[in-house]
Amino acid sequence: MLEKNYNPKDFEEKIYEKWEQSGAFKPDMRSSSEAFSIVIPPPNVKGVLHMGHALDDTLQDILVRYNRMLGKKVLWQPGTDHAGIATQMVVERNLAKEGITRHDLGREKFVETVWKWKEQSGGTICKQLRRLGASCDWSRERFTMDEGLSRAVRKIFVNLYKDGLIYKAKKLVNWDSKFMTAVSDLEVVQKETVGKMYYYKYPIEGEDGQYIHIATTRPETMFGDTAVAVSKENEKLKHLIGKNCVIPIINRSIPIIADEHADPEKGTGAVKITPAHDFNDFEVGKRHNLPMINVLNPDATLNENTPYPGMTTMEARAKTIETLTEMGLMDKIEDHPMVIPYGDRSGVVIEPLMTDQWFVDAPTLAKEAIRAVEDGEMEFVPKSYEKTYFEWMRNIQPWCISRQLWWGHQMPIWYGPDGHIFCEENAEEAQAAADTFYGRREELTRETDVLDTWFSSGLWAFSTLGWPDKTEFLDTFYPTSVLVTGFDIIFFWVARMMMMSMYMMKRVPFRKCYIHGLVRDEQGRKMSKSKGNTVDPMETIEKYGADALRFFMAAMETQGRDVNMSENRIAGYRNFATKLWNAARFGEMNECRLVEGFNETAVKHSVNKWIIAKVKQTTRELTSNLNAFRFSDAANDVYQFVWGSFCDWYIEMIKPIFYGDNEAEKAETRAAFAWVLNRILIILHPFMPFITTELWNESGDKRCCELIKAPWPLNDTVDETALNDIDWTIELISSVRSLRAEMNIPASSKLTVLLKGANAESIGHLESFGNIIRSLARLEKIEAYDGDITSDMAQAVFKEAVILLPLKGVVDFAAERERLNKELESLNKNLEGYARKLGNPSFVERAPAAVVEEEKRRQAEALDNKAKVEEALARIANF
RNA sequence: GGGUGUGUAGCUCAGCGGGAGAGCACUACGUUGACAUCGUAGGGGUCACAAGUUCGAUCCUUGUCAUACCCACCA
Repeated sequence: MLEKNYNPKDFEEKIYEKWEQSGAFKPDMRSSSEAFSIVIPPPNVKGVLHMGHALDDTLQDILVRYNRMLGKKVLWQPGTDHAGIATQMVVERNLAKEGITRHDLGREKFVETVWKWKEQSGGTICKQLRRLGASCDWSRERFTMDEGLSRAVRKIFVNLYKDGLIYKAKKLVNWDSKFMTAVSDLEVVQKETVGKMYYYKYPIEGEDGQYIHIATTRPETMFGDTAVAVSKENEKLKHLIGKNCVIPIINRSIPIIADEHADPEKGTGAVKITPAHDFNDFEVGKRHNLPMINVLNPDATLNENTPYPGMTTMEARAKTIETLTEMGLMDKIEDHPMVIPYGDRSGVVIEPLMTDQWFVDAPTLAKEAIRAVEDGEMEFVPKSYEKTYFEWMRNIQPWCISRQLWWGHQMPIWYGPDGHIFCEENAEEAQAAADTFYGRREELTRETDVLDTWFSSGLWAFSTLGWPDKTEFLDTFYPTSVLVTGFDIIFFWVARMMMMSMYMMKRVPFRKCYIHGLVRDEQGRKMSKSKGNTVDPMETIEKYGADALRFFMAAMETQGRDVNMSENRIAGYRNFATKLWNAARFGEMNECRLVEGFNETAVKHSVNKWIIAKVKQTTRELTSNLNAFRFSDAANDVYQFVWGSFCDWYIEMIKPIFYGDNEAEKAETRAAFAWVLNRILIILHPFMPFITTELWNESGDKRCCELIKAPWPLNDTVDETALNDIDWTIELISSVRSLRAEMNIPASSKLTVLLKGANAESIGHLESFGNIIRSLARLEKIEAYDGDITSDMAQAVFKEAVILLPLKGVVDFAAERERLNKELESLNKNLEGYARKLGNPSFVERAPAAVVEEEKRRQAEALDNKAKVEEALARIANF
């Protein structure tokens, strides 16, 4: 027996445990059916589930469960990411509470601490995914730093290196002075700020009283200047080209050079060149072979090359300005809106810094990654994201992959005493290579840098399946079927996976890439901890159940649009689950049980025929929507059917059968009800796996895991006639109800209704469905009528006929008149439209015949109705 | 500066070259034995604006305005 109330907390967790224990999420490797696979975008191992995951993983779970029911061999590969900087940051912060830095511990101890900490608290998010209902094969859970994946990282690194696609270079890189590491371009966020523009002047060498005026936002970098550039086109300043000027304070002489980088329109037209601290200046420096002088320490304080070693940039800036002012060299200081780069994790200003770093030759790898999308080997859904992808891939820069961190994959690079590089998969092989190279045993030292987190994530699609080993899973499930992820990591992850996979596997990592938006708050603002507008999915699940949250995500997911959180709406979907729960209870109370051998195509009663046709129609639409990743349409298909058709109409319509005494009809209806409910459980299961399973178990002592692989109904044929019959009845009932309400007739009073002018078909319907109509429209009697329309009858036009409602006693003629006039008004408005259209010769000539016919039919119908309404008005004119 | 979205009911949003939709909110009424986490009925929109294409535009094109995001750069 089902509980009186739907209470998801009673069963959701229990059901999940059973699923997992039974191995229901594991693919059946013996089966010969088609494979379907998804790799989960690995959440940070330290992370907790947020609404973004809830959306992403719900969509994946829907696809996974749906495909499992289609009979495919399905793998949803789970796992977590070591998230280099983010994790190291958290652990360092914890250590800081005890007053310890990572340097106190040393590298080895620190990494050990992170591992320990990962073991302790790393499982949270996976538990939460289970709570959401994610049907991952947890027996295959992977971690980007586990042994197998680390081996994959080393192997592909060595391959890339030996192919010349990974190289070391001294370049200007984005330097994060908090973590003291290089970061990639993508990890830098630009923020608008109002800063200052400082105008001052450098004396021209050998020409007393002559100056060159420059403007800069960063005066403290002047100690690293190695030139001042002026445009050749600059009429006012070009005479200075070739002369030297002197950097004040340090009195170093630098050349004034000609370079197009100096825009005569900007600043003073002369620009100081600091190649070691500015990306543009770096390029200028290369063009002119200028020296590069680094003026910063790794922690972004000034170094020995400046007069202010140890000062922060801000302190040094103030000091520099003060000194320049004292020297009489300052021109002016202006407010200046500017964009400043910050580290997206650290939040500190990113300094361009000259350092030795390792790079992946992304421009080369991008070629195949671009081609694969151009050739349709991988498709974006929605397709428009292709553009974003191409745009970025075609302008891609070398990818800086080295990080001066401790938590991550240490690069498989060893240096000989002379600095020679040996890149091998492990120390032994490196040593062997060195032995051969030097002809004697030399001590090697390993590169201390680790790899960018996204390097190992880039391998995720094949490393998790066992690569570099040749495994059955790799054979079966690679390339994966679809990747589901947010647009925010197209560059970080999707692009890198494409490059790495095309390079190593020569095949795409996934055939499709479904991109969804962000989950925002109710007002459409981005959720963030600092704004305090985050909603914890676990709390939502606690309150409304996982099924309600999942259904919400599916129903709100329309392609190319963000999802706005709405607690109201989630409550609404909880109500939907309640509705279904109660419908199932109704079935239970009326002894509706699945009947073995029940042939749904052989039912006799129109209402049963109708609901069966309806559920088949719904299934067909739902299937096509799921195949096209139209999640909201798919969700609405089931929602509309369950609430709008099954509960609102079918259940109400079969009540007279259940409370009547036709046993044959009763038996058929019980079986049909059970069959349809069963069908609902199947098609709703991908969206609401918990309640469907709970009801499935109740409705026939099924085993818990059977529903997971219940065959998805395909190839249904829909009985259109059955649809039409009951649709007629529904319309009639609605019209009567409407008429009653408009005439202010109390619901409790049972009336007689007459149908005048009904054709044979309608009269047939009246006979067949009289019971249902009386029951649902609260009537004593409804019958065809041939007599006159008298003044005490309220009337409403219904198709070819008129519904007559004889009102005994006081008739509210004012209300009646008002209602009829309203109807007349609307008819006249429509008629005007039809007349205008049909009166237009080019419409009749050029519009498709079917459209014209339809227009004529509507016109005729409206005219007919108008006549009826006018008659009615005339009849009551004198009352 | 380059690019991509979005402007439809009070709110959040579907839809789409031929009769304006859903959920929530709102109003009225609550009759039956699944459900008040409910039922029935109802009100409410120049589909941002302008021009164009078309027999016909909420839908296609162009422009304008508003708004959101992405990329690049700003001495």
